Amino acid sequence: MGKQVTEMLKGVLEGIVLAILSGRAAYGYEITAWLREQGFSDIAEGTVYALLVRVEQRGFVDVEKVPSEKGPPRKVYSLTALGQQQLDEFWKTWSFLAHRLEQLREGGNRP
Amino acid sequence: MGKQVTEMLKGVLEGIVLAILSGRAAYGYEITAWLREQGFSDIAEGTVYALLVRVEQRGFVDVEKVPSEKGPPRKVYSLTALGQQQLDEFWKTWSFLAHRLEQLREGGNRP
DNA sequence: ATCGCTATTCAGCGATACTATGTACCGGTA
DNA sequence: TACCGGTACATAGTATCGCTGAATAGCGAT
Repeated sequence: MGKQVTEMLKGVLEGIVLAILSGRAAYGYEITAWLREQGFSDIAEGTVYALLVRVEQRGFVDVEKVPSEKGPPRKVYSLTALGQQQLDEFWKTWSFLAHRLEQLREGGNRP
Repeated sequence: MGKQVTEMLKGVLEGIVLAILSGRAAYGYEITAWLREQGFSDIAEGTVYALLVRVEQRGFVDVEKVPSEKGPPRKVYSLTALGQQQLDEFWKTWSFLAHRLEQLREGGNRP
């Protein structure tokens, strides 16, 4: 996918995952697979799991262990109220950035 | 400004600076001041200077020392052809990301 | 029993931005 | 003269985040 996306994902991937979880609960493997389908072609598995650990520690998600038919038990994550709040913050920050970038692209008010 | 923006700027700030320089040449202090006016309220000076060194080393910008009326000489940066190419790549990557995020925000096709 | 798919975990690395300074040049004022 | 504030650049150390690469483990099918 290229290093450029990798760097740009920093701070954004967390928001993406929270947004996914605001739709419905999901587990790591599932999230990774979906992201790949969406064009984030080579997001490393380890990345998503590490991210989920981080957001869990911050209280943005709850975890429930659910036995799987095929393989080890899944850790199903769901968004907490705090997580929803964080997601709202994320969208605000994203909007700010996206708006600035859009202006810049259109050549508007450069120095 | 908050840590969230800080993380989101990773990989984006370089593109922003290149975009600024595609408008016209500029020097570090000036760029920092302009960014702050634009709402990136607490971008550290050191950050911009370090970034400019990086993009110079990669050949994205040329430098010219220009004496200043008030203070030490300015290092005026201008975009090279390679830098323009990098900027184009940046916009492509940004568009991809922005599009995905927009879909996600609208609740479209979640897993 | 071995392969392949599912599913999670972890140590070490690289890139980027921030913090917190330090250096240096200039004009104005006491 | 001596000092201060604004201009301008530089850098060492820190933190965060995502990637690499590998390990662990359960299950069904060949």
